[in-house]
Amino acid sequence: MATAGTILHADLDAFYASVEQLLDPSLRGQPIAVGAGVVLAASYEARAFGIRGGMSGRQARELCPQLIFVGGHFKDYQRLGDAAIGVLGDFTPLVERISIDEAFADVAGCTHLFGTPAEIAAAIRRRVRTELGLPISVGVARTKHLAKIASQVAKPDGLVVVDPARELEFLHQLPVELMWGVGPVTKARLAAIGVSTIGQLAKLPGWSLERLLGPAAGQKLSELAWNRDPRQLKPHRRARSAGAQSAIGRKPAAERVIRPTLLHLADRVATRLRAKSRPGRTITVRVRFADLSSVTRSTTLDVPISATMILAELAEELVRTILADHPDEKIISLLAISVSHLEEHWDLELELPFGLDDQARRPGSKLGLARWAADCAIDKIRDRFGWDAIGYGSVALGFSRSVPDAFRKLAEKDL
DNA sequence: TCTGGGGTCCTAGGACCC
DNA sequence: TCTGGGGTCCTAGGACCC
Repeated sequence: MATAGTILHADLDAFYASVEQLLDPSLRGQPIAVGAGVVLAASYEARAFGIRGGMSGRQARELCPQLIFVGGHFKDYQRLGDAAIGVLGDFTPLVERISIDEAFADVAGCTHLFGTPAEIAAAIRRRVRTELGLPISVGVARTKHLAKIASQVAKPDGLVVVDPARELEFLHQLPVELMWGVGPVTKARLAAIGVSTIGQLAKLPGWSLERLLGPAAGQKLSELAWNRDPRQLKPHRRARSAGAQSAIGRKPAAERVIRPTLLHLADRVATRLRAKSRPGRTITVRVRFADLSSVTRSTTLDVPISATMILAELAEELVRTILADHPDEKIISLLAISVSHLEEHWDLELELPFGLDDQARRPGSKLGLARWAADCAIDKIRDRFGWDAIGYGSVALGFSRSVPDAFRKLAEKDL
């Protein structure tokens, strides 16, 4: 008998929608969508009508007129997501959390305590159901990729254990889009050469896959199709970038729109960087125009930064270069800031000299010292009284934000 | 009927160095 | 002076994931 797989992939089903149905029993069995202008999550009853995440509210209503939109209980999402992943942690410390509602676990070291991987998976599902009231699907296999696919196959509210002796049999019958890394574009490219299942993909010669998808993607997909997945669990992965964006509808590409929006975005990003002492060297901005096409500009500094005003000013310069390069674009629909090349550990006071250099470079700007002191003061006030107690006019933005800040926080990775 | 927000990784070209 | 090759970093864009 082959060695049993010990990798679990656990994934809460239709997570936000399930939480809403848990909190309000009258919503159970109903097609519901979390969100308003856009569908952030849809219950399985809603999915039966073809409703998917990311869909506009109007489009969703057309597909399902009786669809119920519900507001977000963000605190409960965070609490219940943490609690569910915490159940995995009761079995093994080897847990890699992927998002608020999804994680891998390796139970190789705890089977003598809790039974076979399949028994552990069943116990996890039972506990999440009885203690939290939520459905969770689990896949069990020898590799991360196969465990992840197994949990997708198990949905909704199921358990799939892949027998190591029948891995390829299981894998090769499935459609290519279940593979990690195959999205709409790759699926279409494969379909164009008559490939729709993982088995068909596996039989392609390596060179043809690499020619179709590029060397890295081609090789990776080939490995995954033969279930040669070398990835290990990484319990504590550090983030490589941090960013924020805001869809602003259709607004003129004018300073009165751009400046306050960038200041708000810079405030969100820089505060997170300072909280974890992880300033970054590369600043990237993105501008999306009226037709939804977008352009990015980035700059890499010699010294990492995390000061709100410095980030905001650098971002504004980059946005100005974009607009100068696209003089015909008068309307913008989204602005984004991202900071990468993050330092591992950094004494934030070392940032001070950069502020002063910056001052010398641009005479009109405020003194670096004053900015640093202002950031410190704001961070402290927020620590005591909460985010909205003070800030760079985030509440004074002249237009409503499409998504509440509380929801954004759910998607943020730990820095 | 134009689609929210936070991320990761890859590619291709160019600059620069040895 | 011309030519070649390898390595690293940066930039812009794109595909994909949750």
